[in-house]
Amino acid sequence: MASQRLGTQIRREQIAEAALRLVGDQGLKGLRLDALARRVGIVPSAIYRHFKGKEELLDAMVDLFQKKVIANVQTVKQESQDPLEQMRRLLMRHVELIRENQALPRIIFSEEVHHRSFSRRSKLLGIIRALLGEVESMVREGQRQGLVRTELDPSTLALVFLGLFQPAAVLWHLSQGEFDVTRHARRAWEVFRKGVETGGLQGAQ
Amino acid sequence: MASQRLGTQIRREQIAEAALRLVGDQGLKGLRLDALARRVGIVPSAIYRHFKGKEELLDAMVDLFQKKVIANVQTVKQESQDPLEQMRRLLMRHVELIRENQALPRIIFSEEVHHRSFSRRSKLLGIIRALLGEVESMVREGQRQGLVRTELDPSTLALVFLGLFQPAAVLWHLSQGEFDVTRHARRAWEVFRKGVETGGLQGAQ
DNA sequence: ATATCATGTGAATCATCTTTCACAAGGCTC
DNA sequence: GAGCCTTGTGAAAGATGATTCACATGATAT
Repeated sequence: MASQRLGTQIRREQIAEAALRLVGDQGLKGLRLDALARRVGIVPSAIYRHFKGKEELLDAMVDLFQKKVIANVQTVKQESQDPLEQMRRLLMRHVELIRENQALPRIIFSEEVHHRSFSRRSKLLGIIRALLGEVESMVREGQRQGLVRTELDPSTLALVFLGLFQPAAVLWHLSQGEFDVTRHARRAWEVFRKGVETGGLQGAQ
Repeated sequence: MASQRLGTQIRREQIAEAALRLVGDQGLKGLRLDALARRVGIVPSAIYRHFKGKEELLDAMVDLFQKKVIANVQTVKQESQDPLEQMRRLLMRHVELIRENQALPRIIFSEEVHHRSFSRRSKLLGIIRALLGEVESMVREGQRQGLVRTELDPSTLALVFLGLFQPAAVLWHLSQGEFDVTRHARRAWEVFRKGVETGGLQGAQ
C-alpha cells in the first residue's frame, strides 16, 4: 500500500515538522523513526530516502526552529516601530511559539541534541544569541528614544526579558496546560515594563 | 572482583547522586545503567539490588532534587530575615545549584521523566509550586514591610523572579560554561530589585 | 508506451541497553 | 565458625529501535 509520493524537498520539511510535533508530544525519547514515519504516513525505512539518518533529522529540526524564531522577530519588527511595543509583541508571540512547539525547550535542554554534534550546539547558541541581539537592540533603541532607563544594561535586560515566560512555560508544561501562560505573560510584561520605563514609577501604587 | 559492600540505604543515595551527575554530564540519553554502575564502582546488575528498575531510579532522582531545593530555601531563610535579601541569596544559591546540577533543567524539560509516571510529574509540579510559594511569601512579607511595591502581584513576581537566571543558564550550558551566569545573576538581581522596590526609582537617572 | 529515476515497502539485520538469573562472597547473629 | 541474609558478579536473554537491502511502484521524459 504505497502512500502518496512526494518530492524530497517537501517531504523533508514535512518530516522535520512532524518530528518537532512528536518531540512536543512525547519528548525526545519518543522521537522514534517508526512513530515518526507513521505520523507522516510512510514506512520507517522511507525516511532514509530523505535523511541520511537520525542525526541529519535533528539538524533539520534545528533549522526549522531557527526559521520559526527568525520569522517571529521579523514579524514584530514589521508590526510596530515602537521598541517597547515590539518587545511586548515578541513576548506574546514567543509564548505562542512555545505553546505550539513544546519541542523547543526540550531540544535546547536536551544535550542529546548537541552533545554529539559541535555544529548543532553552536547553531543553537547562534539562534539564541541572535534573538538576544535583537532584543538588545530594541532595548537600546528604547533607550535612545528616552523610553527605557539608560542605567540599565541592555544585554542584562535582554536576558531578563527572555526569562519572563520561562518558568511559566515550565508550569504550563508540568500542569498539562492547566496553567495559563498567556495570562502570566501579560502580567509579567507589565511588571517588566514598569520596571524599565523611564518615569513610569514615581506615581506608582 | 567484589567492590565494597554497602547498605542499601547508602547505596541508593549514592547511585541516585551519581545518576544526577551523569545526566548533568551526558543528558538523559546518557543515563545508561552500565555507565552509572561504572561510576559507582559496581556492575550494572547490582543496581537491581537497590532499585526495582530504571523507573524507581528516576523517582529517587526526583526526590533528591526536591531535597536540594528545599535545603536551599531553608538555608536562606535562616541566613537572613530581610525578605529582599532572602530572595537575593536564594537567586545566587539557585544559580549555584543549577551550575552543579545541570541535570535539573533537563529532568524538568524531559517529558521522558514524567510522561510515563503521573506521580513523578505531579511531584515535580509540587516541587516547583512549593518553591514559588516560598518566593511568593517573601514578596508578600516584603510588601508588608513596605519594601516592595504593593501594586505588583506576588505570584507574578515570584515567577518573574525564577526566570531571572533561566535564559542565562541556557547560554551557559550551550556555550560550555563560557558564559558567566553568576555575573549575570548579580546584574539581573539589580534590575529586578530596582524594578520592584518602593521608592527606589524616583532618583533614577 | 517504455525506459529511467526517485520514492516507498517489508523483512532482515544490527546495535544498544535493560533486565534476569544462577552463583559467589561479605558480614552478622548465634 | 556455621548458618543465613544481603550485596555483588558475569553471562545470558529480552526489548527496543535504527539501519540496510532487495524489490515494488509511481512519475516523467521521450
